[in-house]
Parts: sequence; structure tokens; C-alpha cells
Amino acid sequence: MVRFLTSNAVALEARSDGLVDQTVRSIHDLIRGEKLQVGQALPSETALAVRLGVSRVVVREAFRSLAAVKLIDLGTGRRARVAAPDSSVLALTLDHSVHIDQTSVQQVLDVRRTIEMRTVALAALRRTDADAVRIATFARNMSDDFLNGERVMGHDIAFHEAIAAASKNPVFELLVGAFHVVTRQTWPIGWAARARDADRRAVIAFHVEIASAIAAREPQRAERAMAEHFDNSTKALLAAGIT
Amino acid sequence: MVRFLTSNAVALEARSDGLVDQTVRSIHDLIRGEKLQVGQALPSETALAVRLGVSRVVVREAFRSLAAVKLIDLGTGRRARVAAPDSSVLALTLDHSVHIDQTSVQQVLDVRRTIEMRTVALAALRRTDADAVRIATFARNMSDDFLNGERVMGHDIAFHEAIAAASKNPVFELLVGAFHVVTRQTWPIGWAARARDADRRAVIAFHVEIASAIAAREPQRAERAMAEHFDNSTKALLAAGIT
DNA sequence: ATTTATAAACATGTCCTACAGGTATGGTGA
DNA sequence: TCACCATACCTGTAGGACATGTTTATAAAT
Repeated sequence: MVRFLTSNAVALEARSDGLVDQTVRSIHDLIRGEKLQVGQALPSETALAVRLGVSRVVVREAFRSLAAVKLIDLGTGRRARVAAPDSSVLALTLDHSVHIDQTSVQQVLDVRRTIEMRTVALAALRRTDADAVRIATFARNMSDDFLNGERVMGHDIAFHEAIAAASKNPVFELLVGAFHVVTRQTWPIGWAARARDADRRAVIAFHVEIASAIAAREPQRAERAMAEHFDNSTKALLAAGIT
Repeated sequence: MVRFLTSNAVALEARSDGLVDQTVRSIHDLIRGEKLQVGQALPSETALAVRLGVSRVVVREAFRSLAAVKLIDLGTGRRARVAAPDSSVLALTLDHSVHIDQTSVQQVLDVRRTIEMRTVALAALRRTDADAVRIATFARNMSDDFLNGERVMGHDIAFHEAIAAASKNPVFELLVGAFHVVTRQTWPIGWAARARDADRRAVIAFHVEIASAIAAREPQRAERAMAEHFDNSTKALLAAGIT
């Protein structure tokens, strides 16, 4: 993988009046410049404060900013370390966006459908045997815990996460992970909307079918099943008044 | 390439003790509880400090955390206000992920392709006349500024952004916007990899074709053109050694 | 009476000092 | 060699102080 070392900082609050923002950029550049990898430690607050000519308070606030977007990890008594990105930040953004009425649940579902139709196809192509087993297991767990909605939801989410992992693309994994936050809030509604046992069994059947297609390495079949699964969910939520 | 992507549950900052994290949650709950809308003001730092029984430092760090993920806006002398989510946070995450070698450019491209095939189809269905004009204009601008790579890139990015906007789904807009950060770094490489004018013209032809399909309200044609466009770019970057 | 100018009240930005408590490191003793 | 502990280092939180920016209310001017 060729590296383009234009460590040009991403418009990270481009123009800033404040020392904190400047410090955030300095630290950002520092990580880039020293090519720090995940887990490596940054200088201590005091050391940075001296080096950058600001007070420790400023460095602390800058650290908090970077930690909030998961660029670094903080811990009492330990120096800050470079962190691996995770989905929590995007999850927060989405969650907030929905709550603030900037986005509808259906819109989120459309995006999920788009993405997961791809992840499932990739999973069918790139899954390891262990992936296939994991995925199938979650589908079976859904069936086994049929009476306990809470647990079915847990398996459902784990199922989709496992598929994303099997796609071998961390960006997809990131996105799928982020959507779970919204899923957790809407899933019970969709489950309740499917009052009849037959409808609930159908939901699980979709998962079994998807797992089977992945195991058989049939991307198109997997994709089709995933699409139907989402269409079914979309309808259920619509029926429950979730737009 | 080593990966750590810790995709795990999330929501409101793990149960990490620490007054700052608790305060972040409190403020988060406050926004939810009071159903504050974008633009509305939060209590002042001092007021919150008193109310939550913590020092002002703690509230400030909590504010910084929330501002870093764009849940609130901060400004000197002004009270903090609820903010609308934007793509900069995810952009940072992606950028960081690529720089830390957690993600390859090709993986990002795959995600982009997946998403933009959908946005372009939606755009073809839901575009307004103004959207169609905007999109076509950017394509024409690319052609007009053919000799100036920097400007072509600008039009290219604006083109894709306009399509996302025409999809009328803010989540897609958010995602597409976030990818631009990576695009800005890889685009010049792809352009350089297409040494012959004919190859460069072909790139622009794809955009013209996409714009035309959107104008004609032909989602499938638009989708196909977009797919070809991405396949072409993927190949160009591969040829340049970008994996 | 409406508008403008100005002053006061309020809010954030930054610094300093202080100390409690967590972490890691190295040395000592078994 | 290994376990244990003292110690130096580091982060977490508090309170006070003051500069600077913003809003509001009052007063002056048209």
C-alpha cells in the first residue's frame, strides 16, 4: 500500500481563533508526523503544554476533543495513546441526527439496506469457514430464543455484525456497527408490529436463508435474501407508524 | 496490514467512571430530555457546574467532547448551542483509519461505490430540475477546466456531492461528504495515472453520462454509469500502486 | 417614538496552583 | 528468578483570577 504522505490535516475546524483548536491540530500533526501507530503513547500533558507553549488546561481540552472522536485513548494515570477508530462516533452522530429530527428512521434503513446488500455479497465471497459457522449460529440462536424478544434482537445485531466482519472490509464494519444504535431503538417496534408468530418466524427465516446463502458462497442469493429482509422490516416499521 | 477495528456496543460513552464522562452523559440526556432543537442554547458552564455539582473545568471538558462530535457548537462569549450533525467527524475517522493503516484506499472505494450507486439511482428518481441543472453544470465545468487538475477535482467532488443532495437522504449526504477527505488525497494520483488525454476525457465522459441519466430520470442507466466510473477509477489507482 | 450609542452584566478562554489518586518502573528481599 | 513495594510520573478535579467577547438593558439622540 503506497503512502501519500501529504499529512495535510483534514479540515479539522479549519480556521480557529482558540488555542485549544490550534493545539488539537498540533497534536493531530504530531501523530501524522511521527507516524504513530495504534497503541503508541503521546507525550504527557505537561510535556505537550511546555512544548506548545500553552497551559495544561488547553492540552487537556485538546485531548478530550481527540478522544471524543476516538483518535486517542485516555486513561487515568496513563499517557494518551493513539486509538483505533470505532463505530461509536458515527453512531452518536446518527443517533443525534435522528433525535433532532434531521433524519428519519426510514432514511437510515435505506442506507443500511444499501450497505448490507453489499456486505452480505462480499461475505458470501470472502467468508472463512469460521465466519460461516458464526453467522449460522446467530441465526439459529434467534430461532432458539424465539420467545425472548430482547435476546432475539441481540442475536440479530450480532448476525449482521458478523456478516460485516466476514466482508473483510473494516469500513463496512464501521458503518454497520454504527447503525446498530438506531436499530436498538427501532427493533422492538418492528418486532411488536409483527404480532403473529408466523410473521416473526418469517423474520428468522430470512436470516437462516441469508446464512445459508453465505455458507453456499452464493452472493446473489445472499443479496436477494438481504434485500427481502430489509423490505420486510421497512414495511413492518411503516405499519407501526415509523416513517 | 494489521487491523484492530473494535466494533462494539456504544451509545453513550461506556461506563467509564470519571466525572467528565458522567457530565457528558448528563448533558446528552439534558438535550434529549428537553428535546432541544438545533440552535437552541444550553445552560452556561457555570450554571451546569453548579447544577451537576462539579467544577467548571469538568463541564468545559465535557463541552469540548460534545463539540468534537458536533453535538453542540461552542463560541467565545456565547452559550453552547445544539448543533446539526455534519460529515466532518466521520471524515476524520476515515482519514485517521487510512493513515493508521487500518483501512486501504481500495476498501474505501468499494464502500463509496456501493453508496454512490444508490445515491445516483435515488437522484435519478427524486431530483428536482434545479438538481439536474446543478449536476450537469459540474460535469460541464470539469470539461471546461480540463487542463487544470486541481479545478477538475473540485468540480468532481462537487458533482458527487450534488448527487448525494439530490438523493434527498441526509444520511447518504453525510457519508458521501465524509469520503471526500480521502478523495482529495487520492484523486490527484488517479489523475496522474491517466497520462493520456483520451483517458482523462473518458473520466469526464462518465460524469457527463451520469448527469444525462439523472436528467433523463433513468436510475438504472445512472447506476450503471456510476459503477463503470468507479471501476475505472479503481483500476487507475491500482495501476498507480494504490491498494 | 424609534433608532442608535453606550455601559453593565454575563459568558467563555486561558493561566496558575494545589492536591488526590491511578500507573508504571525499578530496586529490594526472599 | 520472582514477588513485592516504594517512588516518581501522570492524570483527574477543584478553585481562583483575569482578559476578552457577547448580549442586554439603559440612555442619548434624532
